[in-house]
Parts: sequence; C-alpha cells; structure tokens
Amino acid sequence: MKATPVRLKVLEVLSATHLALSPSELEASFSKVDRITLYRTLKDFEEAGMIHKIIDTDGVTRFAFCNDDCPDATHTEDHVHFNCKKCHKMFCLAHVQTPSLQLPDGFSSTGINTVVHGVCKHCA
Amino acid sequence: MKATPVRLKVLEVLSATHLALSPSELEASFSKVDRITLYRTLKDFEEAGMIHKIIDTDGVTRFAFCNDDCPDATHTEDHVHFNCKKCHKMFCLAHVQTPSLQLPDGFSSTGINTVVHGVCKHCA
DNA sequence: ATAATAAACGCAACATTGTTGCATTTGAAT
DNA sequence: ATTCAAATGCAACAATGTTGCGTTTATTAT
Ligand SMILES: [Mn+2]
Ligand SMILES: [Mn+2]
Ligand SMILES: [Zn+2]
Ligand SMILES: [Zn+2]
Repeated sequence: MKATPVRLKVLEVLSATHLALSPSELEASFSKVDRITLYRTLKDFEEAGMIHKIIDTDGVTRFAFCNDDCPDATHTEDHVHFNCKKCHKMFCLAHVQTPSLQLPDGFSSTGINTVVHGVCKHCA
Repeated sequence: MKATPVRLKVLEVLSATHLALSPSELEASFSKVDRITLYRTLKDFEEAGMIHKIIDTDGVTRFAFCNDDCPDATHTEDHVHFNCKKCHKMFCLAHVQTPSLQLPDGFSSTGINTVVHGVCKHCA
C-alpha cells in the first residue's frame, strides 16, 4: 500500500478522534479530495484492518480508527458504540466491552454489534 | 388511518413472519405496488408503532411486525436481532432480551440496538 | 344510495450514497 | 532517470429514499 496524500490525510483525521465519521463528514473536513477516491481509501483501510465500519442508528455508515489492541477479525464487535440523539455523533466506547448473550438453539454467533442510543457526555 | 389494499397486503406479509424484511423484498413479494407508496406505508406503520425498523449488518433497512407485548416507545431495542451471514436473513429473536451494560460517566441511554452476526438455525 | 372530503395513491423529479470502467498520474523500487 | 504497478479522477451508473402535485379512493355524513 502506497503512502499517498489522500491516505495520509484520512489517517490523520481518523486517528485523532474517538468518533466514527461518515464518508461525507470526512469529505467535508478536507476539500480537494475526490469522493470516489475517498470511498476506495476507506475500503482499503478497512480490509487492511486499520479502521472499522459501523452503521449508526440512522443507517449512516461510519468509520473509526482501530487502536493497537484491536483484534483483526472482529474489530467492530469487540466494543460498544454510542450514538447521541442530540449531536448525532457516534462514539467508540473502546473500554465498554460487548456483552455476551444466550442465543436460541441452532444459532451461532461470530460477532455482536451493540449501538447504544441516548445523550452523550457533552449534550447532557 | 384508512384500510387500503396496499396497507392490508403489507400487514399480511409482515405479520406472517418473524423476519425483518427490506422495502425491496416487500416490493418483490407483491408486484403492482408502487415503490413510493410502500415507503410511505412503512413510515406510517412505524410511526403508529405497528412495525419497527432495524438496520442490518450490511446497512440494509428492514422492518418487522411488532407483537402485542411490544412496548410502544422502544420497540426496536427491547429484543435482540440476528443477521445470518449465509442466507442474509434477519430474525427477530423476540425472546432474547437486550442485555444491559454500564456506560461511562455522563452518557445516558434511551435504548440499545443489538444485532448478532452469525449462522442461523437453517443454514447451520 | 349519493355526495362530500380528507386521506392515500402514483407519477415525475430530485437527493444521497455507493460502485465500476477507463484513461491518466504518481510513488517507490531498480 | 527509468519503469510499472498502484492510485487517482472523471463519467456513468445503480440503489435507496424523499418531496410536490394532480388524481383516485375509503369513509363519513346526508
Ligand atoms: Mn469503534
Ligand atoms: Mn424485531
Ligand atoms: Zn451529543
Ligand atoms: Zn441463514
């Protein structure tokens, strides 16, 4: 993977926050970047396990940086995400682990996505 | 709310399954129904608390029937949903309650969305 | 049964999100 | 400096969802 300006910018923004950002938000944060290139960059980073995708309560796709202790395979599902109903931001709660649960007979789980909906620290 | 053919059809299909269906799946299941009317029907039903919306692992919006003991306000978040990675169906696990969890200071929850990803009973 | 009316419908038109093909540019290795 | 695969940017497209508006229909009152 080559170190290009677009990739460096995306990494810089995502690594500096605990928020999960949408492609449109990222596109707005730095002008001059082509929409299609951004989508491809995000897909490449995701496949490389550097960021993870998470869909918020409104169905908006968002991406967040994976910290070092993030297990490659299921990085999305190891921690809880929080979606604020006021500011609409999506927080990675890296220290809140996904709770386990009991499934009906015959169903087997490979990951759990937990999105909490409510009011965040800053909007309280 | 008037009893119209479109509404009756949608209710009939949704009330006969425990699956959460997408607008496209519903549209396919009965031809002759206008796409826009279907969207409006689903929105009306949702606002009336008759069905609930849930977004699957792939970001696809889906709707499922609310059973009688479904509390009006947070009907989406009271039970767990299961998304099969093989058949891509989304099951309402009406009898598996959403687990509670401990949020960081300052964050308050009004609902939790839990989507389990894995292999379903029929694809096992 | 008929008429009145508010609600629901269906169409066109549009916005947003995401993908693919292809010609051009560029990062990095030789 | 040369080379070449990888990355970019543009056009074109598909899927999903929304809004405005004129027409039709289900229900209510006559
Ligand atoms: Mn996260
Ligand atoms: Mn459900
Ligand atoms: Zn907030
Ligand atoms: Zn299945």
